[in-house]
Amino acid sequence: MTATKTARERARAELTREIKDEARRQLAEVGAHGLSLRAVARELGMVSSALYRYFPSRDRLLTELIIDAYDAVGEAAEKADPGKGDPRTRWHAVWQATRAWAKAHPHEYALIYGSPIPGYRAPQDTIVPAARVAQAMAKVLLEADPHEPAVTAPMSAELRGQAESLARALGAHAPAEVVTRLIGAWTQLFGAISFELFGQYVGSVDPSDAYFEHLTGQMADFVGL
Amino acid sequence: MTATKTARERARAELTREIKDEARRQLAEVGAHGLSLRAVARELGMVSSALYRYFPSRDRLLTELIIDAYDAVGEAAEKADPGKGDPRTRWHAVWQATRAWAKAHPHEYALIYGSPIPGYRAPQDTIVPAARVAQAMAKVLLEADPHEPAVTAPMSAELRGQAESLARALGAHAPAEVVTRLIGAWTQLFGAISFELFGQYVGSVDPSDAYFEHLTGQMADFVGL
DNA sequence: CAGCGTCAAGAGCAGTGCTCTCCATTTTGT
DNA sequence: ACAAAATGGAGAGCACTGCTCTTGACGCTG
Repeated sequence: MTATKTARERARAELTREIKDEARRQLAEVGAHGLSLRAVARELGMVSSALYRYFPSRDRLLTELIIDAYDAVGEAAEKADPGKGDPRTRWHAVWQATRAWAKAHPHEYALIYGSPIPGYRAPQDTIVPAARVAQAMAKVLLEADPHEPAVTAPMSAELRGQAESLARALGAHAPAEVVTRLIGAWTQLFGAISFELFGQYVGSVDPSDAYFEHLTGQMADFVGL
Repeated sequence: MTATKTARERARAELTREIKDEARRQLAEVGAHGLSLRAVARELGMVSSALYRYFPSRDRLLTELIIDAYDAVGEAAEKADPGKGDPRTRWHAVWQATRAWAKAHPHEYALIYGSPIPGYRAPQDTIVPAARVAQAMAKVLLEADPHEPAVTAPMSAELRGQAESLARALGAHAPAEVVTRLIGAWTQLFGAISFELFGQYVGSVDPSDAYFEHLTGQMADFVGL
């Protein structure tokens, strides 16, 4: 009830945090595939079974780490946006920050944008934090009232409906053409980061800094910035 | 020596194929994470240790499956291209075929375009078959002599060099601007498929057929088709 | 202070990848 | 044609995993 919890609750909260921290540390070393509950417990000086008082399963621990990772990359993107000034500069900042976070936390990135690890679950808890980067991009774009793209292909009624309901969800009424292009840019951002981190650019654009830079500008054009 | 191998060699080749087939079958059911050598051996009526006469490790088996998957999706893309006719129609066919293969073999797709599973290896054997889809796209584009994009951002010397050497590798001399846009389209294709298969589009563009259709056309514009 | 809920610990189960030894069979060289 | 060499299957076994269940101790609360 009150702000000061019982000793037990505080201990529990702290241990939960320590477990996640240690798991994150091991994740960075051995990847999601090699994350072992027993090893985490061992490192914390406890027995593996005790860990199940805090996380009912290994998958659940991973899910928590997934949510945290979405929030971390989302926060990185949001903080990078100065919030005012030249829209293209802001766009650039968001893209660079997202890529920088991914390169600094490759295993956490793989956890959220790689293949879904457990039994194909995309837990409901993840869809809100997962949208933060996209929302940061949308904020930059919509505050700059983009010009309509020169060439606009016809759009099916179904897609137009999806785009409009998505615009409503973002709390801004933007033309469907702009929304779909934003989705394209969002896809492109993570597609390029994934390709870079997962080794698909090896042999073509490697290192990828110059290309990513170029791509950032191209996609700013694409969305009408 | 001769075309007819010894009985042992034929048996070995056949068993190797059977092992891969069974592994692929299990892959489709339980995913890469759950693929078990013992289960494969069990299903084939042999003992797990015998399997190691054919594949030195689980990772090596997975690598073979990865190469096969690259070839399969590459072949799907190549076969979809009629080889002549309207370039945008050809472009469309390649994109649709690639997506269709991915949706039909989600676990195999995750194997090659998801997070690298083992210890971060991108085995050298994979980079040639990995390029087949990109090459199919390049073929369509370069045979249609695309018009230079209207707006061309300046390009760093490093990127221009990468693009030109890549054009050489493709056996065609295309302007660097076209090559970088092709890389963008290639990235976008697999970025969108990954987002769809890995659940990132849930809540925004889901189902994704209409959007993918739209995107295909947008990216055809993007590369100058 | 008694009783209830919480939690660490340990043993144990079923499963994994992988190695090693042993043996039968097949291939090969003389 | 026969012995030597290679191959490949079977089985036992190691070290590890996620997870469950029971036991006993501790802290919180009525």
